[in-house]
Amino acid sequence: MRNPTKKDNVGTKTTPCCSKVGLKRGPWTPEEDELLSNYINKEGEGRWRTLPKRAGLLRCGKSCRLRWMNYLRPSVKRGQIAPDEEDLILRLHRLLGNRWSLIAGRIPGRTDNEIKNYWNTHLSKKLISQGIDPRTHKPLNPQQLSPSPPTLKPSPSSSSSMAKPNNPPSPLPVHVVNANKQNDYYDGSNEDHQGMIMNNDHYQQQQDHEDDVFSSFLNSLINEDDDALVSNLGLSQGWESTPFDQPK
DNA sequence: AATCTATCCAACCGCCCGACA
DNA sequence: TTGTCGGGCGGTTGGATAGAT
Repeated sequence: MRNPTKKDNVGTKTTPCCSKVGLKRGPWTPEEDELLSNYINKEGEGRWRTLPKRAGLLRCGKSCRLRWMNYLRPSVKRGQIAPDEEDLILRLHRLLGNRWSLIAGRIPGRTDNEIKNYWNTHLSKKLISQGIDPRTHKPLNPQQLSPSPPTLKPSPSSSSSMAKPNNPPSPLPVHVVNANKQNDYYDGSNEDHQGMIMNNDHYQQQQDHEDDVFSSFLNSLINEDDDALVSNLGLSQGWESTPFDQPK
């Protein structure tokens, strides 16, 4: 879990949305789904906190947003995770750690919640059974040589250190590294980056540049071993735009 | 058939962050 | 500078279901 911060000690602010008084919880009914879908199709997404009232729902805004994002949104893909998708999740997780929304942003039609669940119920166990630490993607037993499991198939990018489970991840753009401070994927092994101090004047330029670099990097990661993956995942169109490029 | 156990995943929770007044 | 709001994130929970005994 996240380390406590000073702000955490101030106390939890309770917003109207979070108030549980008189609000329904638990599984959504088809009627509620229809109300929410109809409203969003008509009025669009946003202003989640006041949306339930406007849509005639006795739900909190967060619940509505979650239901829409993870289930009702037309672009959400249902059904089993394909082997190609699984392979992509593994590779992205090796790079990004538990940044589920970033990973989901790279897998069209899949939500962060779905990927997170799939990871926790399938992939982490799979890696453990292969003797790989699901958090670090390194062998659980350092003495043990990684038997190059099928899901971590060495790709042409094996030329990069990233594809070698025994090696630390390749340096990532600084802001990505910093973003990972919140979880412990980079558990102190990136002290060089964490200790980096950047001149403010240069920071924005550098960050813009790094967004491009990182985006290209992820794209190359995904495109590296077979075009089929790209086409199977339907990534050929609009694939160049990244979670960083798109307004949230 | 009944009970127990394991697994899955939708939903919730608490928190953080950026924008804005 | 400070407080509030809206949106989003990752971690966790708990009900439903499947499989085992």
